[in-house]
Amino acid sequence: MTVRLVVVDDHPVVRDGIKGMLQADDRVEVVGEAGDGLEALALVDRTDPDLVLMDLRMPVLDGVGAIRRLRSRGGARPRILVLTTYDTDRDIHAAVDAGADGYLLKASTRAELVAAVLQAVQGRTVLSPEAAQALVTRGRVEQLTEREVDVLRAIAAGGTNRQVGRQLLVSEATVKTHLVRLYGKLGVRDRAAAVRVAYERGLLG
Amino acid sequence: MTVRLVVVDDHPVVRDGIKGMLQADDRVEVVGEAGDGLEALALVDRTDPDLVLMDLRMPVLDGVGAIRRLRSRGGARPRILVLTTYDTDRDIHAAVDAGADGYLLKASTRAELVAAVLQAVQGRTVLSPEAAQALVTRGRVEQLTEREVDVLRAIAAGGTNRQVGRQLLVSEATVKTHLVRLYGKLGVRDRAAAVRVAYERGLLG
DNA sequence: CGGCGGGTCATCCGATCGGTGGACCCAGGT
DNA sequence: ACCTGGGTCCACCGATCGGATGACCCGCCG
Repeated sequence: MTVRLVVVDDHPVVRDGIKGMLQADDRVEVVGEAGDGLEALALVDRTDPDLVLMDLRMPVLDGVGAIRRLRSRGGARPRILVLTTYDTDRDIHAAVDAGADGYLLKASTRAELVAAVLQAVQGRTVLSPEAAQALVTRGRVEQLTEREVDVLRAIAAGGTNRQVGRQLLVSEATVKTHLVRLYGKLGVRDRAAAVRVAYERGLLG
Repeated sequence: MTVRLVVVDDHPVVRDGIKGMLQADDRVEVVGEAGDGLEALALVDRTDPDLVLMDLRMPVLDGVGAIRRLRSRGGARPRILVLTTYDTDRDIHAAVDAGADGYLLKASTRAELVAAVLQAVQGRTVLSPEAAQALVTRGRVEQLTEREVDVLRAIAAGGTNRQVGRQLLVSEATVKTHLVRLYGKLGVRDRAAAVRVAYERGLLG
């Protein structure tokens, strides 16, 4: 059940960095790399990967163009995650319009990268603008606060908001506040996904 | 962050079996074993483990007695999980009364065993009567069907029932049916807890 | 001192969930 | 031939969730 993916970026250094981060996790396997959009298309044909990590600015055929070409095909389509340097990059929107399943900042940590890949493969759009924003504004912004982890843990144990509130000695309203905040940080929209992301990132178990 | 534990059972074969299952996981380390309650007490003194896996029927000093003696001490107390053959064993209740943190069936799978150990160390009481019941009623009753796993995975990815239905090409009603069933099997009442249990047992990630 | 982040609480509302009770079909085992 | 288990589907309902918004308090930092 390893995720087979290809890395597309015109900078070998970046490709190596990404590969290094991913290869350390045995749930992910890098099965190829390409230096521009056209190479990417051929590579996808050849390797039939589960997912493509694609840079936007590339010679010959840029990311958006490559994504469009990949999407316009029939047959099995790999998931596509865009690699960007800044989330202010407005090409991102064009990429998402073209059919990307989400985007990643090159400054992502290994754990974030792996989590994003795993999520994308399961059909989730990863790294919402807010989450990416949080990653950029970094410091430890994407880190959950102690209280948020408390809430998350209690939710994972199957408590309703009300029960969690009683357990943590706060009101249900407070629990909900913590939840919406941690949803934003984790890039999810519901408790089940939050629990999953928490496990993927090692925040719990 | 490995869990240091000792195995207490009067049958060397059982001890070996347990050890074998646990040693395969690098989050767990078996730091000692004992053949009866008194040996166990000395062993705990010597090794200061995080957790004790304790059989009940043993010569010299039985499990309940040993648990009682362990609990009546000051200082750092290891977690204690009782090992039983049947969950109908009524000594279980005495053991829990004496201070055990949960109990395990010797028929547990490796994944269940590891999950239980990890949970217990985190302060959770593991294997509720219902869960154990499910394990005993076995056959493969506690096993999720392929379809249920599909649903669970999609739910973990953050999908609503409707979205999951679309993804799996079935109706929302079907998704709900699978959910209620897998809730029953996992001993939970909502999707968030289901995702957690799935991770704890290694069904997902 | 003023701002900011973390924690707390509240209200409103539509969307979704979980529970219940059936129902049908098909494959495999008895 | 019968039955069981897995998969699929339906309807109805109260409970709960998630989203949006606004507010107060406290401690830390510049």
